[in-house]
Amino acid sequence: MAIQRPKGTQDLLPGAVEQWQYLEETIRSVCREYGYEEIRTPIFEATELFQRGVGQTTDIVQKEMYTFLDKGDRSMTLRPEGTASVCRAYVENKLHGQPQPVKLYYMGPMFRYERPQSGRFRQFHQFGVEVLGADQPLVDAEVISLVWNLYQRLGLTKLEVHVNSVGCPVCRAKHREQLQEFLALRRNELCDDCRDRFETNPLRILDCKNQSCQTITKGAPTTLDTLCENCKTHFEKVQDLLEEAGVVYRVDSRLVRGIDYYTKTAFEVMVEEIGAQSAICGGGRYDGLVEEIGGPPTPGIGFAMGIERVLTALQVQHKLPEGKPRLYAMLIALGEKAQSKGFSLLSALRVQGMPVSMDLQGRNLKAQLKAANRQGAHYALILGEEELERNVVLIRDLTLGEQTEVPLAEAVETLNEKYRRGV
RNA sequence: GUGGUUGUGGCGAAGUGGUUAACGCACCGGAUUGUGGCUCCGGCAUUCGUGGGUUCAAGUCCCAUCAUCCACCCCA
Repeated sequence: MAIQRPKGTQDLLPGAVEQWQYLEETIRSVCREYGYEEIRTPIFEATELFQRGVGQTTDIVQKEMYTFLDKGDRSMTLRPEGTASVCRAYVENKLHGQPQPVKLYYMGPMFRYERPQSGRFRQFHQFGVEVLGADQPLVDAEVISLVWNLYQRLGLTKLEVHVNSVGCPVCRAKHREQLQEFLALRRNELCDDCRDRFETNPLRILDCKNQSCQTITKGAPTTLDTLCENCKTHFEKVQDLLEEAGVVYRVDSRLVRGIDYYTKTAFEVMVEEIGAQSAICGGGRYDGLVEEIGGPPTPGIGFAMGIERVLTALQVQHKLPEGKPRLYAMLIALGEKAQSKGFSLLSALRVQGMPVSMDLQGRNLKAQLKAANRQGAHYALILGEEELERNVVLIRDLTLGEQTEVPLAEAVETLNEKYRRGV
């Protein structure tokens, strides 16, 4: 049996790649406009980075990492997300010595050992942004507005931006306590999953999809109820600024993020229509993370966006540009001599920046014309024995079905002139 | 990790126990010697994910296995 690609991975064939490039280019230009610079970190890191950064108790660390021992017996892990690496790089390269804040973005593959489903892969791709070294609400708002504007630029509609504050470690502990207290009496009525969550992550019970759990949690204290003064004013300011920026959002006090490092602002963007995994972007503030992985106390905020999910959203909303690159001209050479002569004509045209091609299999005239037509070539340049003898080439306009004869020596100039005029 | 779905040529898709496995698209070739897009003609699965089993007979039934897709969980 032939070898197949690993479960949960994809081959991106021509046709799909153009769509990726379009998305990537749009992302890059928005980042440029916001003053963010790209960072590229290794695709694998010391396992400990993620254990400490993402959090020992998270599903990601407990059951989803691609971890292996290298030949020197070091435990390595294929990165499951990007934030920990960026923070590590910030510390390791002493970026705290540069003017703060440092505004970075990254794009690339991430790896998580999960059961694939729609919108979920084992190798998937994220675009993410991280701002290190500033704790002002203005930063939170800028980051969210970047996401918003990117989606506007792409033409996405029916977006839901959810914003919440999970507070600092102090308010969070307080909330957890109050929530457990609230739920304690009706603990046995919760669904199986939620009974587990009661201990591990009671916050998650708040956004359980189970109908009965939802009624039980009605009136439960939310993270917003227990915010300290500082966190509260921070969150209010963020909201004011989002209004300023024209971001359409909704406060969702039940929004919970699944990674340990989040503090204060948390947000998520969802689109229906792309299946159960509807979050196309998730992020928030993580003021304790840099210190957690051994750096100086440094506030940070960022988000990650699933490229595959954004692409399917664009697909279902028909917002992807049409676009296979078209050939300008196809050289049709008949016979070996014509092939060599034509080959040199081709390179002369390519130097001018024209997308041109030729048959590489020595097929007959008819087959070559057919191929030229299929590839959407505007012109066919016919060069056979007869033309060769007379030192000319036929320029056939495939849309009009007309052809003219020009001296070989003038072919480049003639075509270049047409190409510049866009005909 | 749990539950369900599907698995026939490059793609889409008939076929629900009985001789040589429809059809469409794509692809390749041809319709007077060197002119495409339309049309016509021809070619293109010794084989039905894989391995077993039942049967006189299996793509069609049974078991196993692999893969796929979807959902839960979790996340982007």
